[in-house]
Amino acid sequence: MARTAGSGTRPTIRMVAAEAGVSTATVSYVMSGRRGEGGPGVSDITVERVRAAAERLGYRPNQAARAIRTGRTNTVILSLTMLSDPWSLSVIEAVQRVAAPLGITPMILGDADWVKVLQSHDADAVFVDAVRPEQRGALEGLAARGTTLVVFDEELGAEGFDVIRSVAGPGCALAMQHLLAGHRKVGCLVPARGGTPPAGRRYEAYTSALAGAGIALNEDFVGTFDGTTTGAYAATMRLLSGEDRPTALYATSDYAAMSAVNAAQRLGLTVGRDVDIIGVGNAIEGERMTPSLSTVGPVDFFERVARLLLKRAVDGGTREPEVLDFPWQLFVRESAPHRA
Amino acid sequence: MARTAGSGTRPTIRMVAAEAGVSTATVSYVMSGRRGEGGPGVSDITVERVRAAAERLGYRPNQAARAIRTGRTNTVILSLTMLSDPWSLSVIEAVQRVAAPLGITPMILGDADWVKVLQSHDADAVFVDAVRPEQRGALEGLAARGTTLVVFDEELGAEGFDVIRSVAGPGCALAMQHLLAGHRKVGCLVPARGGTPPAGRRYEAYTSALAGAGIALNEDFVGTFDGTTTGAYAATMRLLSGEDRPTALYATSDYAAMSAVNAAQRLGLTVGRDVDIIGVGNAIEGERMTPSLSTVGPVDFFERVARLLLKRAVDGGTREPEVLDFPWQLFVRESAPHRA
DNA sequence: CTGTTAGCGCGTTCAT
DNA sequence: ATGAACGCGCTAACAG
Repeated sequence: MARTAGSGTRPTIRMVAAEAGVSTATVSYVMSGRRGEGGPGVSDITVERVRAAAERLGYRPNQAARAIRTGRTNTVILSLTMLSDPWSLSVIEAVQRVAAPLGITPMILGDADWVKVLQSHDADAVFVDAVRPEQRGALEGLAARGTTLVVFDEELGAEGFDVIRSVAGPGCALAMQHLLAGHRKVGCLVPARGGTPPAGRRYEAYTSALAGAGIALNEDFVGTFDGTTTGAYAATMRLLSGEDRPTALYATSDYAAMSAVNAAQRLGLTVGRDVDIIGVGNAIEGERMTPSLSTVGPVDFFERVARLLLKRAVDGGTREPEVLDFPWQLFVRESAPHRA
Repeated sequence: MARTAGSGTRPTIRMVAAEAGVSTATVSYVMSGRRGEGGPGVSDITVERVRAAAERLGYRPNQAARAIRTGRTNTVILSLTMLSDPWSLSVIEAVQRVAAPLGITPMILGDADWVKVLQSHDADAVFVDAVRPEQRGALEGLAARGTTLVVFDEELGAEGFDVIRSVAGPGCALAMQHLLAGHRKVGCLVPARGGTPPAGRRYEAYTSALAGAGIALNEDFVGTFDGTTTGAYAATMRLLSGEDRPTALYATSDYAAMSAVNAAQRLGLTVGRDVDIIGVGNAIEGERMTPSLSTVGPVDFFERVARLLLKRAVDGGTREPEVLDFPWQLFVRESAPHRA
């Protein structure tokens, strides 16, 4: 790399010190805004001279060098394995919002092989959204060697790091109970890979709630789709176009539910009157649409995850690790109102 | 931070040196694999001892410290302003694929305020996907101070950094010419925000191509939607359900075109026979779907961008900056075949 | 109260 | 194969 002075080189603290006619220590105090509190004072006039010199040279402290000395990178890493999922985007958005005023930069790692990266690259805190079984050992190794971790997982315990837990099952049961209070013909929208029968906790909540209410499973009321919003739209069209159509729909995700609302409206049905639709996940967009989406999900999930992550980043992970449970609630809104 | 030895501390090169009974220099040579070539030789037995010691302690070189000395971070930063766009995901995917074998980690910056971040955080190369006018000055400042930049922009010149240019206009004209060779009733799918008329180069290509062919613009053939794939699906349903329907559709993006294909099939039409559909952008998925999607776009765009970025990362930006033009081509596939 | 000196903490690298 | 200097910015201890 070009280490010779001149263009193509980043200005260093020494260049600023020379330019301002002071020592590097003084520049450091000015740039980090630590004059006064504990450290030595710097006169206003010197501060101004240093600021001006830094400005002229376009100087910015080198974060890598700062990190070596202070042990803080002013960075959090978000390891997200499904970047295309709106869930990931919500995490990013919330973390950015909370991190910005703290002067902390969120960096996103879209790599399935995050273990290796985290072993070499430091951050004040790391959020991990999925742990494969073979990665568990490495995770504990990272925690033991000082990496501050916040892990999203339904099964791990707090073994040196925080665990965020958000179990869908009971919440989904709430959603079904809500629909079954006023309906007997309840359909389901569920993603399924090419021909295989639907599965997963969110779907099990559907079948077992029907069974609990003494209603036989009607396969014509189960709309499987390819996981895309367009697929959910088309599946809803099929479900609601029939003669003996369901009067309520349970969608296993809010994004499927939103597409279902669009499809129902396209068919001339008034959602919340002619047909009730409920989603799963409590995505933010559901609250803002018309009609607003009834759903189940954790409360303030992304906001609270972001705040925990940044608290850990600022603390330096000195606290005892916790298991944070996010209990799911029922949000009754316009798309599936109360039916006494 | 916990600087005292024991758990919660990362092992350092000095600990490994002590454990192996050698100097830190030797450990450094072993870990960076530089023994022999130019550097001093290290005996095989010593290499083995060092490797074992590093393994026992779980040592990984601290990339931040390494960066200070070498000026290389083994990191590239991708500044992406629209993470929800499939275009961004394609960039990420291509860069990850090219970077992995080089031992370089891509970090994603999903922040609109990337300028500040890049002023403090170093990377071997940075990809920037959008430059707002007020950011241009800062961009040149970054380049002048040694940041290796690859910028995606249609207007900027190469002023200290590489510019990737991919101008849509002429390519979209090709798409329209292709359809107009066999059709006179050509519809258009274009996103438009709440009530405002459609705009943009991709739409202008539609209107001016019609004008050039002496065909009056039929507003019933223009399907505006909200930018989502579901919206595109619904808009296509409207366009193709009418009595006097278009026989060909020009979609201003491949994602809209894919939804349009789904909708047409849902209506019982055979795409490529009953109705021709062409997209814009040359997204990879279009090639893999059935029927394969005719489209216009640059060739191997993401792959070539990734390779340029990583070449720059490895070179250290010592080459002359270039303006890379990605000319658009017509890809005639099944969804809109040739009509003699 | 103001500012400087002299280290520190990394991994790398050159002369020995 | 090594000791010591090096490249950063930070900061405890010191001098004016």
